[in-house]
Amino acid sequence: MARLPVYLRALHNLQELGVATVSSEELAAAAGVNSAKLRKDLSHLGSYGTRGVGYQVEYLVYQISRELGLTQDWVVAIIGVGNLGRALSGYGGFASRGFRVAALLDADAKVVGRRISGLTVEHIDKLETVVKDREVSIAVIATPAGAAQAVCDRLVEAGVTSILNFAPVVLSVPDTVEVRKVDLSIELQILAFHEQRKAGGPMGDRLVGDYGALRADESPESAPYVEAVDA
Amino acid sequence: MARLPVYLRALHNLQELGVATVSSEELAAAAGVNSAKLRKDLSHLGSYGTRGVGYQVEYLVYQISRELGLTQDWVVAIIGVGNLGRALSGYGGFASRGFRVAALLDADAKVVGRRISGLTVEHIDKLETVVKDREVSIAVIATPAGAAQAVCDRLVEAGVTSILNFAPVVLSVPDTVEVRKVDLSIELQILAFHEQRKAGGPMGDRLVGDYGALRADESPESAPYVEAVDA
DNA sequence: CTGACTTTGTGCGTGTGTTCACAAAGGCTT
DNA sequence: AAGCCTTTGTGAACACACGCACAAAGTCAG
Repeated sequence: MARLPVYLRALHNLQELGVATVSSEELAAAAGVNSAKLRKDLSHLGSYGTRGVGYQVEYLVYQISRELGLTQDWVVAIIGVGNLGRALSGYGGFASRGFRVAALLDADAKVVGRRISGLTVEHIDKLETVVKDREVSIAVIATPAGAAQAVCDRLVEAGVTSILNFAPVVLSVPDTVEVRKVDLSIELQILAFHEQRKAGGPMGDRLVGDYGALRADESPESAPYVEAVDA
Repeated sequence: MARLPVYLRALHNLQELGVATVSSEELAAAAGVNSAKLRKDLSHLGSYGTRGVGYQVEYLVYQISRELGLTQDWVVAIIGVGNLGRALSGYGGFASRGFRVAALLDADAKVVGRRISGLTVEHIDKLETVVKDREVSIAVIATPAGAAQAVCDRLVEAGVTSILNFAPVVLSVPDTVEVRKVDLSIELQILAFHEQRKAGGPMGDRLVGDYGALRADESPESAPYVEAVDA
């Protein structure tokens, strides 16, 4: 379940506030979900609350952490040290949750050798060696779109089975490999969609800008598609 | 529909390759979805293909762009100029799709006044002025978690109705406001979950680490929850 | 002009996720 | 010890998204 991490975060917050016990209603509110859904998720996971009281915060934190595999450390490699890669390498939310960034790789000779967030950037040629020697299990792809699939293939070949992809391409992988995708411009486009809806749908009239002529083969000058994750 | 941007990207790629016509089968493969789903999405959107031939790429690009509101420009403000905010401000994928970053705001006096990606960082105090004067419609929150809700409230108050939130908190907003959330550590946690599954479930035995003692009120030392989007 | 072939658009069965609502279960007060 | 009150866990209705499979529609060759 993709909601477990959200519950966990809410529980951690409660823990900091010194709360020992929480009802499904309260926790659901903090996590922004329906309370019945939360209870079902939690029961589905095997944890038990106490009727009439609620859930013990410590206990739940432990259970969810274990379910998510956060009781062990995961070794992460970041491929592509552009703006995004650098931001990720310095992101505090990783280390604090059991994710250890063990390598930064890049193809650009100008950044190889630089130290970033306590790590030295290594050349992409060493990908296979690094993955195997340091037992990398999760890789983060933060390369330009053009390089992503090739990098992905090498990662898979080297034995990586979980990939977090920031490049704006659909990666193809064997189905033994799990890929999650984060696409910043897609998020904005979805927002733009809703924003436009509020302003009265796609210009109200479906025929605005009558596109009939185009179907008869007069191509409009379309802005070329610029592919770039980061500089 | 959240898949439209993906289709659009695939179509742009085809356009660059000089492809004029595409079948639902091909486009679906490029977008990584089922062809029936793609056809249903497209029909639901009102666009028409030609039976026996497929879809005209130019036409579809135009239709989807219009549906998503990409035929107009959207003004974006980025709040919080840490590592992540800087990476976002330099992200090429925004400008190329009609998103214009018009302001960078931060509370830290040390970064206010610096020029980043062609923009001067302004103080968060000017939030209301900036939003109104430059007609910001979409805001990106890249602040530390602690500041996010306060910033969000001010944005909503100033009239912003679409927010992209990178801070690891559940923002509460009136339901006239659309919020999308991108949480990097949650993505990794989901990967870790699947990774662990492959390795044989949560340590196989549900009783490993027997937590019974804890229910009798002996708190284990739990790692404090560190909140930090970026440095 | 006719017929064979290709591809769209969609009706329908299926499965999954969400929510309501309530009985069972435990604590707390008197 | 008994009953009231709170809260969990879950059965059942609902909604929705998915994908198959096919008829309708259009192209193209002869």
